[in-house]
Amino acid sequence: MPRTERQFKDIRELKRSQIMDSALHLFAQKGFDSTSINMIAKRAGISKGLIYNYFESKEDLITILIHNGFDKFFTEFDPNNDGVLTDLEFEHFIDKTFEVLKSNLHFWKLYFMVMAQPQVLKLVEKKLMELIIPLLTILSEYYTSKGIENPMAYARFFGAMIDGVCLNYIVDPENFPVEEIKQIIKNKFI
Amino acid sequence: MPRTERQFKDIRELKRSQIMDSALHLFAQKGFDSTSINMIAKRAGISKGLIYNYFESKEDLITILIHNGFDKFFTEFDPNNDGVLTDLEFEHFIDKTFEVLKSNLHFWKLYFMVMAQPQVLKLVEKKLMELIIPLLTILSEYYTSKGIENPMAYARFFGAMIDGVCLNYIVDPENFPVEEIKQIIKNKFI
Amino acid sequence: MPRTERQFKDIRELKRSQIMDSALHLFAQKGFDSTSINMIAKRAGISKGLIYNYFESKEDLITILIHNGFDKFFTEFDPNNDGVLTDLEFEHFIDKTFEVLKSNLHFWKLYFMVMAQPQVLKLVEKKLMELIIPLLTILSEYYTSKGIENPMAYARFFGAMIDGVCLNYIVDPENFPVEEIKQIIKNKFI
Amino acid sequence: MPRTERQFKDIRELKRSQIMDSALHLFAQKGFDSTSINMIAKRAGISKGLIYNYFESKEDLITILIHNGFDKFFTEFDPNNDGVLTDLEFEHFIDKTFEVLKSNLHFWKLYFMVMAQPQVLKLVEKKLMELIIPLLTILSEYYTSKGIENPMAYARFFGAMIDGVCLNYIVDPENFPVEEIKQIIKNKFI
DNA sequence: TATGAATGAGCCTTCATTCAT
DNA sequence: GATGAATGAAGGCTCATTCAT
Repeated sequence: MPRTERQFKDIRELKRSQIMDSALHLFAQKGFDSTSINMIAKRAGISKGLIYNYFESKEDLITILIHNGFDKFFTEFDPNNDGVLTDLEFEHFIDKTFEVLKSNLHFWKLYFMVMAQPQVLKLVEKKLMELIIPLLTILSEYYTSKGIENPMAYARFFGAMIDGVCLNYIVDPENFPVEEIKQIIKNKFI
Repeated sequence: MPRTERQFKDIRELKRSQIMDSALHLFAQKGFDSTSINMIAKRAGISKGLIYNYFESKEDLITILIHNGFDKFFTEFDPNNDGVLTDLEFEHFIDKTFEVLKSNLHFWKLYFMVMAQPQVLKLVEKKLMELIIPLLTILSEYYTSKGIENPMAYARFFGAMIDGVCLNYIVDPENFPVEEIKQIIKNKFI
Repeated sequence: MPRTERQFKDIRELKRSQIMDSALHLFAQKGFDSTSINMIAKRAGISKGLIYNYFESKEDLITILIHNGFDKFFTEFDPNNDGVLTDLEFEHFIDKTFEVLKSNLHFWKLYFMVMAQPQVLKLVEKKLMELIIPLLTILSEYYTSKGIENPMAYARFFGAMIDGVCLNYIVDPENFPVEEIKQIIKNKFI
Repeated sequence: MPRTERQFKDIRELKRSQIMDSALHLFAQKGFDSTSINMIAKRAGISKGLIYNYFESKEDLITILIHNGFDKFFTEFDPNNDGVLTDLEFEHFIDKTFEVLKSNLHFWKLYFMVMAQPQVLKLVEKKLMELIIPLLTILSEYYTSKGIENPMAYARFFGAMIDGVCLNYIVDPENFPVEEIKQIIKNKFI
């Protein structure tokens, strides 16, 4: 009996996600250029050629990987965007950030790889902006509501700081005192 | 008659620094793997082969570049390390950091490339640790003197935050409100 | 639909042996260093890159070529190794040696190239010893059975003499009186 | 006071022989292609460029090296070539051969490298023939005088055998029983 | 859909040789 | 005579991508 269309779709999606898992892992571990298509295929348990059945190119693959990660990340923060962050929502936002950081180490490695590699950054710059700007806007509004004079600078500063903490955590997750730092942030920024 | 020793030395120093300039620029602009030895040579106005007269390998070249940058950077912060940072010294430290950041954009791009590329990070990890640990120690002592409970976490947080600010500045120097953020940092952390 | 496993195996075996033929020919004709991978590929009618699909490196290629030749050669001399060479077996051994020499000129050129090139010798020294020692042992036993006083020296001498004859034949196969010399050897050594 | 012409000549000859020593040593140890002009210069304690003041090219250098060795070798065997080798002279010839072999290991390594490397052999083939033919002639005459039927085959065989013994000695001088073998040769061939 | 053989551009590196000084 | 900086061709090797099956 031939497979149903549904089954085909399931297989395709399974393969696709196997490839993406493999690629995410390897890119994060070894970097973009040092990871070959062959390695990704091997780790995914498929053949080299098949990857091109699911992705157009290596660049396409990393681009989709990053877009994907962004979407997952920002979806989590979909506050009922009625108006302005409350303090409670803000605290929740911070908690969530650290949660996501710890459970998606690979993706965050990729993210910083991207920020630091002009060649790769170009591929996702646009998307990154699309996502970050609303976030900065929300933060900025939060600070406005707190009566702060230069709310956008505050927002960008907050974002940068989070970046820095994530980066340091990623480079040395064993020793970076991430819990204490979360507390410090809460005390200082809420 | 051969050139005098002095002449040889001058030539070597000039060429070496031309190569390093060229390499720093290109690595920062395009990343490590995407910069070829050939491009470095062309930009330095010399032949490919000559680079190997001055550096053992491409890895050697970037390693030296980074060590160099580290040394330059940390030399600037040689406070009369008699004991503990005063508030004034701390403020000066922050000013200096931003000053150095703005005038060595290329190096700092390189620095974050390094942090984010496992393959390159390995080359300079040891040196990086050697330099960062004393810095963290000084910061930690500063926070101890302020009566803060968890000074090392504070120190690491401060370091991470600076990293994040630098990273954001580097990615988009035109629009990042670096001056305002410096003020925010001073207000919040001194 | 991918090729069957059988088809892949056939392709691989064919190509592999094409490459080895080409390499053997060229190494024997021009020497190891003077033969480029590109030349081997061209002569085999394939692309440079493909060679690395079959051999890890140029050194790997020559190593396998030599091991291969050794194995073929020594397999031919698998006398029913019950005990000691009879005179008849010894004569047969000599005949065989010359037969093999004449029909595998390329391999023997390679063999002497190896003996004379430290850099290549290192690659196959171990294997060479493994094969030669049993041969010398058999010869030594033969001479012992003949009541000769210093049988191992005799064995090594015999081996060396054969080497010399082969070497001279290889350098100038047209003019070297190999048949007459075979007779001389039989008269003198059996 | 400027150097006299004689002094200049002495310096030139000294340098030249330093270069040749260095080259002989390295070629014998590492092979022709694996020895760079730079290594030769370093070992000779001079600069790379100076070598080209004494030799036209790397090929020229090895050619001269080999011609030189040949000349030295064959000069030693200058028997008062009045007519035919006596048995005593033949024994002396054998002794001399082994003596020369043991005291000029480097040269003999070079010699076999040459025999085995077509690319290098071409450079010295002509000279080699010029020297070997008279030697073979003398040997041939010796065997003629002994009433042997096929004296030239005998002569070539003897030459080949000596080659083989030398080759084996060179590859493993520690363990090759060269003295015993000399005796075997004397017993068998005089 | 799936395979892996095949290509070829491009990379890092070496090195004989030249040449200004 | 002497130096070593400089060149550039050539080599080994990798790898994204294509394609016949």
